Amino acid sequence: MGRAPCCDKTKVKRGPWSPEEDAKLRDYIEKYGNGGNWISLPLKAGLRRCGKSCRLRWLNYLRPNIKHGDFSEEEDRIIFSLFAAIGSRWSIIAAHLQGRTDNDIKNYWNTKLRKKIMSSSSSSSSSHSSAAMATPFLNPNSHDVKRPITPSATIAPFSYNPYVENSTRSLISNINGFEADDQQIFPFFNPNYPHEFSLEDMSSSNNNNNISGTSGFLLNHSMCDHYSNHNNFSSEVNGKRSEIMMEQEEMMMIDHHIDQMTEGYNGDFTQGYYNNDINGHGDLKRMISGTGTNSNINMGGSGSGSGSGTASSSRFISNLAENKTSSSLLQHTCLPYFYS
DNA sequence: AAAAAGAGCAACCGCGGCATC
DNA sequence: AGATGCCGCGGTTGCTCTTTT
Repeated sequence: MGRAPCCDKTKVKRGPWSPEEDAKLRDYIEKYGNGGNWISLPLKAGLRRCGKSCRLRWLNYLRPNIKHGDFSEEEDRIIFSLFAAIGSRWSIIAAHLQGRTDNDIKNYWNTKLRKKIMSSSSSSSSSHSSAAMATPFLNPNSHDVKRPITPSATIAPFSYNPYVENSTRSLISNINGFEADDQQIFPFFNPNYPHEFSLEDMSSSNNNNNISGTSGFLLNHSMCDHYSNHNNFSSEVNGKRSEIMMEQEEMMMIDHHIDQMTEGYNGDFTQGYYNNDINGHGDLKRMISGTGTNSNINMGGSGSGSGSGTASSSRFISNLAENKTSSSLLQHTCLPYFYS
């Protein structure tokens, strides 16, 4: 047999909550919590409400530290980037914004942010502003979706990476009709680019978003920067330089993956190889970054504007990735996550 | 000034996943 | 193992306030 019915909907009050009801609910939960059962709570709290209604009221309005009011530019960017990466998973998006509820974000997106982006995109269709870059996710007919096509002579099949081969298109296509060629999505995995990330020491320089190095591969993790600037990743091997422009959707997928991949890791990988792990508090995310900041993901090589990272960090990352090279870490560990 | 339209947002609805019986 | 109920989530509704005509 199952449990008792939730409530008799004909006997509960519906509609807006009164201050008195709010006070009752708040007082009860602050004293006793919800007891792990919202259904039985209203009776105990002396409320003629459905348990679901109580839960909603508490979570969306009465809960401590709820933030109401205007969203900041930074919050806009976070919402937008996560929406583009994972869609309307409002609860997940809310988890990235302290004090905001899923309902709040959902309403904000539906009433303001979407319009804001749409209106901006129509006035700057060719720029890389955040608004313009939003277009592909909002307008399936957009012609801005695809990156400039890489010269075909340099493109090799992704036969070494079944995930890219089989799943990229379907994944991307799920984002509001976005269509793209596999080879246009992750060109930085193209073996014909000089990006066979070695584990050698290297010198590097870092100018804001334009990150360059030799043999290394570093993704700037600051979405804020991604939106306001071109994402220009370059690598130099044997004096030959290749620059790759990363589209926003690529960055967001990687960004999202890193968050997912590192969730719950609590320092098992602290080996003292990394600035931020020296004290034994590193997590996988920081370990991957190997830079002492969370804003950079160092997937190989070394050197960044953060001034840390060493060749050994690359080796260690590689060891963690089951002895794959650092580029393989991204290929075989990050990508499958998205394509599963 | 009043009516209509639009915007904002709290609350409700219904579904899927999971837990319980 | 199957039935039932709870929880959490995303989508939708409808009320209220604001803006436009």
